[in-house]
Amino acid sequence: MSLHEVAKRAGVSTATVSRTINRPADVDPKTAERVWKAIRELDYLPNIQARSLVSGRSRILGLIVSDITNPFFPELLKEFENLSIEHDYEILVSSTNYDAARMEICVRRMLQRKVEGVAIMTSEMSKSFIDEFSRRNVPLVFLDVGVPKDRISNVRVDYRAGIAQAVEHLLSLGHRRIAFVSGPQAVKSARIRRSAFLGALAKAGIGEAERLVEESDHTVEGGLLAMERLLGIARPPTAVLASNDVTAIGALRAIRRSGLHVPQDVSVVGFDDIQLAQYTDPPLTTVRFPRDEIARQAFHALLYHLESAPGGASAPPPQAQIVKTQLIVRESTGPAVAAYLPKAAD
Amino acid sequence: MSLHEVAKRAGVSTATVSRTINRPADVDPKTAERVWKAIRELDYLPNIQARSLVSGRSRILGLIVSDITNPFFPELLKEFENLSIEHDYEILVSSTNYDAARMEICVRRMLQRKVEGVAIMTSEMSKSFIDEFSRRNVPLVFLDVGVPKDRISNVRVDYRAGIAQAVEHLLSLGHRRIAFVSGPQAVKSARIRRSAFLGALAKAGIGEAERLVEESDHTVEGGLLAMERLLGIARPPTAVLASNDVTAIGALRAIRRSGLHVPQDVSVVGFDDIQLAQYTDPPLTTVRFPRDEIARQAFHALLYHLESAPGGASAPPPQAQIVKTQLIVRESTGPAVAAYLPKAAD
DNA sequence: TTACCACAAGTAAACGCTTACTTCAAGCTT
DNA sequence: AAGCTTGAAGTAAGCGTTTACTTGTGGTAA
Repeated sequence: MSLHEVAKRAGVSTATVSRTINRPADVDPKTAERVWKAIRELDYLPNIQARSLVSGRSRILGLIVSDITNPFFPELLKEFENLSIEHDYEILVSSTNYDAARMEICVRRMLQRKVEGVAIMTSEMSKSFIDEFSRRNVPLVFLDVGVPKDRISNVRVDYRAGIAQAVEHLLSLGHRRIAFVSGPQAVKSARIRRSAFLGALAKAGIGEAERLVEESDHTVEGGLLAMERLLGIARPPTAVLASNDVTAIGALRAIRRSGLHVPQDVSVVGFDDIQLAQYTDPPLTTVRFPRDEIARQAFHALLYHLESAPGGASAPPPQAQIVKTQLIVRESTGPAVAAYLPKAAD
Repeated sequence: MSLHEVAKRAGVSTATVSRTINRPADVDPKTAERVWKAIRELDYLPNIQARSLVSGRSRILGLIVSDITNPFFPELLKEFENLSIEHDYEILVSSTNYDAARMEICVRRMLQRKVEGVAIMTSEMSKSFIDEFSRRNVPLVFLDVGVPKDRISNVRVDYRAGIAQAVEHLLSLGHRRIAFVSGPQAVKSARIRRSAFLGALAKAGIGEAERLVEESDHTVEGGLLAMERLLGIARPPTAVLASNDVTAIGALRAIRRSGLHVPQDVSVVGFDDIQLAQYTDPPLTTVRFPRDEIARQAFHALLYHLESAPGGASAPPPQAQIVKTQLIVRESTGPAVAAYLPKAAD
């Protein structure tokens, strides 16, 4: 169970056992053979905690998300886990549930467990907590928020490209009255998406009066409510772009409830391309948010700081490429038949 | 950063600092005050690894799932995390991806990190890995598989009740030709669901010839394929019960593709009640699988072994109640209009 | 043959904590 | 006033590893 027992059984010292495991070249093959035999017989597994204590490296990474239940995150986590296994790290996941007290708990727990780096994939993280990591020299990687500094990197997502594509798609279908259901504006990525939308519309020469924005909160319920508000206004939009898929699902539902049809009466575009976007009714046209790519970049950003630390400038700088989003056209968008415009027969 | 520095700054020994933190009653309030001041000034956090090393308790629990991307698991994880925070444990999550090699990696990683207990919420776990935990006295809790033993408990889900309700629901709608799209029969819970279905049908006096079962694999694609097969047979079913929601979503899709309508032509019932079941088209009638309750019971089953270990019979035995499933009727089920029966006009 | 080297293995300190045991001083008992 | 008890703090061992340093052996060069 411990090095000592293996050592005793193999008739060597603990140092030799340790070496057989960690630096085989330094030990005589005959001896190594005996040691391995003992290891097998006792089925010994090294105690990583003890190892961490002396090496000063926990080989633990943190992953903070806002809510693991949000379908966006599990895929991120999955890829993150794959990479962790590959590089022999362990990972600690925490949901902040958008709650400050809970965030503090997350941070403290990770710090106590001596995480070597943390991927903060949520933007609701107050500065003081971030400082707490920085003060302890824990490398951090963010998703779209904050400026890269000393030990802080940033995976940037190019929302603009995807949103511009989506807007163009709608324009080309004849839509002129396009609404945006935004996420909570306290969230930076939500602000960016909103401004990307506005920018794309402006660029297309759509007047300000036509740029409808309804604020929501990235939940199904919120999307539903926002869409109901949009359907209640004087001249409702013929197309709506949602700040995320979950919101779009809510919008879909509101539209269905009001007796209208997608895409015949109003087109809907989501954002994220969560797994289930393809199983909504109708399958959702959306902007793909490459979660695995994000996980990969976040992981490697951390890895850069961890593996290249002692030697110096061994690895290339963590030149975070911008991750591109991309429009996926499914069936929730169609030509603007202008249900609300005067019809021939009327 | 370490106890020593705090001790030095407070002008006491490390033992006193340790006591101030862990057994305040044993230290003079005046001294304690000085120590706390030093702790604050250095903002010291105890190193849990070191603490674990001496106490022999890691306060880490493992959670093994088959695929975190399966919408069933994040909710489980979420509740599990809440409980872990409350009881001051850390949790290590792993997806096995239904792959034996990966499973072995999961097990080994957890063992090395010295987990004190593991919730195995997937049934694809070969005996040898389980033994590996047992041999090291790690309490285990399973979901529906295996017999409770020494340190092994089992959260039981009463599939039968939910499935019986679902079958009765369909029967009461006039359906007589009801199919079941099963999960992989290598999975015990899938076998149970299948047999519960068969049992319910038999009890209702439906002849064996009418008991259609198509095996699938709990994926959307699998559900789609299975449903296509069912639609291709001589007398297709008028209702189908799927072994899980994801499969049901696939079935829905197959039905839509074939030009038929739900529930007009065929009724569909899922199993699990994943979050998105309510947003399918039409919203899915399904059997609710109480994930948070399962998480709670699993957690407490482990806790029982961990907290009551030294003292003896302090806590009550881990009398795992059976978790009940329950039918949720939405819009994917309707009367059997018998699209395939001879019609008046023909 | 002797001095030197390489290699293999052992010794022991250190990582950051907890805790049994020891020390010390002050307050009681009789 | 001598002996006890009690409370508070210090000392040091030990948890399971790794690793710098030391020791010992045999081989090679001279």
